[in-house]
Amino acid sequence: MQKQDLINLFSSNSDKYYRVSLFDRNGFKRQSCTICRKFFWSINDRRFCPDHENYSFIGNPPTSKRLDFISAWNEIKEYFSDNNHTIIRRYPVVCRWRDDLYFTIASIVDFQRLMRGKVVFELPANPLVVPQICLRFNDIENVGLTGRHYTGFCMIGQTCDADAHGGYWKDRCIELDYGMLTNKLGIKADEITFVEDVWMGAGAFGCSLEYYVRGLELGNAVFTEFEGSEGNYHAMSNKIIDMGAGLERLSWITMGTPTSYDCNFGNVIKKLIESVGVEENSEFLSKYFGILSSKYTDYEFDIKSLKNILARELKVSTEELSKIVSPYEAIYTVADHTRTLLFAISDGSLPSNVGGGHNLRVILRRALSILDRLGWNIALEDIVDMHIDYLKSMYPELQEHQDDVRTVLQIESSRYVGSRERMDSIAKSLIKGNKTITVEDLIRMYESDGITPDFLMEMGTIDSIPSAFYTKLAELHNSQKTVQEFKAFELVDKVRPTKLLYYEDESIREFNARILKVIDNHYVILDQTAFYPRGGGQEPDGGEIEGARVTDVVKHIDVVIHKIDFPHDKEIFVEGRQVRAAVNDRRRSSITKHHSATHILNSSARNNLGSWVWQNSAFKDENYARLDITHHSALTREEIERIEKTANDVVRKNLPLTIKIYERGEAEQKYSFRIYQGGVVPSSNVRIVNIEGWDIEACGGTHVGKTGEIGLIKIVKSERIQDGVIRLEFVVGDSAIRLIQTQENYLNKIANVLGSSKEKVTESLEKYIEDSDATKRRFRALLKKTSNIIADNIAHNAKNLSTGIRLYSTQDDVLGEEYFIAVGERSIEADPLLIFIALVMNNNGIRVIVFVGSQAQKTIGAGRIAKEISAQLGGSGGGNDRFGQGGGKLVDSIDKCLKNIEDTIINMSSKNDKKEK
RNA sequence: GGGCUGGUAGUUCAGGGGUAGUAAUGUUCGGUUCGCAACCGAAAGGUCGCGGGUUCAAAUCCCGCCCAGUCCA
Repeated sequence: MQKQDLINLFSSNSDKYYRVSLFDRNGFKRQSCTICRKFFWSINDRRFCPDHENYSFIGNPPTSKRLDFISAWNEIKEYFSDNNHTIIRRYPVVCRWRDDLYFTIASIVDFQRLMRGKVVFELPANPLVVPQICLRFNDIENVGLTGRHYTGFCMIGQTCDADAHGGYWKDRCIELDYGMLTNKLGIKADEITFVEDVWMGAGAFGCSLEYYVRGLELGNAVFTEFEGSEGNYHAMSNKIIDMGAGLERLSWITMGTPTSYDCNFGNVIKKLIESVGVEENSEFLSKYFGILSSKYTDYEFDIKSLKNILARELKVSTEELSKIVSPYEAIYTVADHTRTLLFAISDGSLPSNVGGGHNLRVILRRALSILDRLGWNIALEDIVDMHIDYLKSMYPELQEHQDDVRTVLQIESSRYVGSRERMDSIAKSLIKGNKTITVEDLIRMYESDGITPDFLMEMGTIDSIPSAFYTKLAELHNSQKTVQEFKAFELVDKVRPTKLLYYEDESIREFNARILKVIDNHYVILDQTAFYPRGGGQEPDGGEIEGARVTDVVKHIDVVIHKIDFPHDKEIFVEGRQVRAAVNDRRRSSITKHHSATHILNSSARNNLGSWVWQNSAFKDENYARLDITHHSALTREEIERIEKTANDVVRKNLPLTIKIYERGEAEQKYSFRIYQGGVVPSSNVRIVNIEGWDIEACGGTHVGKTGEIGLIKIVKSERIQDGVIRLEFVVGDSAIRLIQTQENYLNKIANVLGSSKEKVTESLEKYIEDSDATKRRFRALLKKTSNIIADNIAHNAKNLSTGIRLYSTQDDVLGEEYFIAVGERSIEADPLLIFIALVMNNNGIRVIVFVGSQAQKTIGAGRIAKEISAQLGGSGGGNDRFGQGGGKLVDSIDKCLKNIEDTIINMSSKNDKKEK
């Protein structure tokens, strides 16, 4: 279904869909834009819809009040509160309750829950208003430049379930919004225009009225009332009003500042201007941004070419324009990016190179590089402090996480410096290498080092970006396929839901049940089961059904399927029969301990590391479990020990665990979104597992009654599995004891080998390595000092051959290659007529080392000798005239080879007819 | 989860089957100097990330792992 089709549908019956009572009462007339044909409602006659209107409020606001961000909110809060709306606190900007979104992108997202791909609305109050901070990263380039784009902004969400108690529909909604604009902000009625529009998404749609003042869209009231698709839709049983108004815009319209940034960051902009010493020129800026915003709404131009046009209109050169405007753009951008980072990090997200974290890293590095480029020495965390100072009355929770946000920003900033240095050095070495840079080079640099062609342009390494770069990059990424998971068990759909005994009483191990279905002789479905199926990272139970081993248990929507081992008695596994089943108690109880321990560890990690720690994923098996947590750096030994200690303190305190089912919205309000450690809960009831006084999570798994039952938690390993995620592997209870015993055995063995004791094993090992190093050093020094003498001796003892050259050959199984290479080298210096040959034994066979003196080289080359002798030993070798080496494995041939060596040399030298070379 | 790149002297890096580099910088010693910087000379400093495999021979080639960085989902 196309958006335009919907608009046509609703607009063709505008009396039904758009004509609200306020329009008639206050004399709003329906008109059509002479340019784009859009329908809109206003009191005055207008030729164009607001899309084609200039931002004439800049420098001349149409309101009786001047309201900054905070005071605008206070007015609105009061207004809706007076009109029977519940004011609720903002939801996290990190969207924990939807796994299709990283961030909260609109106020309505707060109340949307996905259930089997379908959106359902759940409102904690009705009607309500929320000052929801929303993050959007889709047009970062425009932020700071256009005067109104943000990566993070506050959407005032006025939300209402029309068909529930306290609900209202279009008439009342528009009346309220109109009242807010006129009474609270002091905007005159004839300044307001309502534009007919539609909204669709997630299988639902409805008409909407956008309201504008002087060309600026202030809000959009969406009336979601249909479900389905074009030609096949029906009215929803609970219609939803979703009015979203940008708080930054409401403030802006009352202030009329050159940009909306000027009036929405408190004194942050002013402080930044002062601290970097930028010249103020608000008259020029007002003009510039006034024209810019009116032109930019067309989206015909990119911002760069638009600037050229603006320079002409303002009668300055492009350079002059840029000189005045760009420091402001920089300040605006940095102010926006730091505020977004503040909210995102406060709410537990971390900059990284994966997923949503990537967006945060991008804006963080963007802010840093802007400050860098302009030579402004301000730390991001200090700007964040300014934001908190301004925002704390409206969002007091920001102060709680102030230190954590500072920590994260400091770490990330220093990471940026490191990354930047590396990029610089790579770019410089490219310039130095003076090599032509191919598209492949560019791709490789981008993919493996994150060096963008833009950066290389900036550095002057390349002149232009070849268009092939983008096409090749696209090809590269398109060729990656997403593998579709195969889903079996279509037949299961018709089976009625399994009664889950493990939720009724976790202690049930033996039970009777009736077989509802047997599939492929392998899969058994019962009317009820105590077998816990794989889910939420918890591995399935084992056990037996009528003697047949249960190897796997899975849950398909609400049916539990047991996989049983072949062979089994086919007579027994027939549909309708009663069977006796038993869950393996040892396995279940061990998995259960691992699961409860996971909750304890998760909180322990958060308490010891910082509020950014969340469970990323988890896995609990019989003999082992792992917990992946979000954290910015690899863990030190000390941190691991602290986490382990705190966790075991909790075990020893023997805290009770209670499990209670809550209605989802109630649980969220009562315990906050921290409960979603294990991810999204796909049902309207959540099972809250509460380790009293320690940890509260939504969880469907099995748990111990008291933490003491876990016995012991031992972290086995921690590793960084990806940027921003640390994996903790651990064992509990008996498994932990077994692990410690095994390790103790290893330690004993090592101590034994070293002839030392467990207590002194590291000391002994260190000493051993030190000794071995010293021996090596001594050997080398000795060799250096004595090789001359040895060489003289060798030269003296060499045998004169009839050909006029002299031969020294030897065999060794003690001194090693290094000795003979050093000595051989010196020997041929001492005697240029010498041929030096050593056959050195090592574990694998014989190594052949040959040196030939400068005079002797005229007759024969070392490489050839090495090759020949090696051949006699069953191997091969080579080298140059002076030095050759090789070897073979025929140890038994050494004596023969050595005996023949003189003949071999004489033979070779007589055959030397300069055939080679 | 799937790629890609890298790991060699305290540091930055070169090399890329055949004796580890007169590399840069730092360290130590000596010379020069009133002293410092600078300069000159010399020396020390290495399990070539770890473990297998191929080979007569692996830092080098192949496989697995670890660490770091980076791109994509």
